[in-house]
Amino acid sequence: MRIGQLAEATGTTTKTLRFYEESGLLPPAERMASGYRDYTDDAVGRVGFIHRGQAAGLTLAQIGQILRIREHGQPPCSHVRDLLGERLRELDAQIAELLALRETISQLHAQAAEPEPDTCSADEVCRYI
Amino acid sequence: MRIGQLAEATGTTTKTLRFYEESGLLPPAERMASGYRDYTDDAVGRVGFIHRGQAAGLTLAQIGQILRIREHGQPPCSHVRDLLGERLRELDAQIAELLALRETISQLHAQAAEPEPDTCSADEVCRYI
DNA sequence: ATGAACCTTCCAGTACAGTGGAAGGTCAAG
DNA sequence: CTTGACCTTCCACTGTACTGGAAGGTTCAT
Repeated sequence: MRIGQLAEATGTTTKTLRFYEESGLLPPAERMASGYRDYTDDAVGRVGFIHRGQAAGLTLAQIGQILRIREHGQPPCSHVRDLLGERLRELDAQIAELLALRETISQLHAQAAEPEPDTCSADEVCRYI
Repeated sequence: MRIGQLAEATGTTTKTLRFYEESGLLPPAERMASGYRDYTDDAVGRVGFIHRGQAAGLTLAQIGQILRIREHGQPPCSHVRDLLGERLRELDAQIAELLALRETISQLHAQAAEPEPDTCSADEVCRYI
């Protein structure tokens, strides 16, 4: 399977696949006589795993960690568990932060909804911020 | 006031202040005979405004827009109102996305909390993702 | 034999908000 | 007079996940 076919099968681009190889997420592909990359079918699963990892909010670096553990023959389960737990805590913090920010901005926005003030003092940039 | 003093007064670094100047967020400072930047007191307020804008989740580019409108003598109020409204919509979308992601990851994590499976099929990377 | 579609490598750039460091100039204290 | 703290410019780099393009090689159909 050539790189364009793998790209189509996984819904990505050839650029991205080469980038994944360079980043160590995909093992260097075998080459045909022509020099073209020659992928086996399980590359599809591997790319699918990368996409599912991304959908779970993991970074490519974290996905690469899991993949490398797997390559060393160990089941990465407990590592995955840890990563997911960590990601969950990050998400909670991030959501809390955004909710607080939403509150702040919502108030600023409500104030700014008042009619244009005829006095906007020159020594401040904008009274709403 | 030299750049180091302004940096201290505003809780930032000289590097960042020069970067703001280069980005058009701060007007080019007057220079002393030595070539050192010489800031007036209102620079403190201006940097404060930049920081408040950032705290409101605006990008430096957006803050720069407001600042430039202000410089043209117009009150930026209605523009600020629009920006805040836009930011509010973005935030709502972002929060909704993160909550959905949290749901997904929470489920994956719960599955991964089960004891290490003794069969982890070799043709998949990790059953949890 | 020629054109299209595919592949190769390499270099560079995107957005964002800075940060790091080198090489050199200025100023006040000791 | 020298030391140290401060300032100047300029260039390059950080992290993230790609994306764009140039210059050239391969394969297949016409």
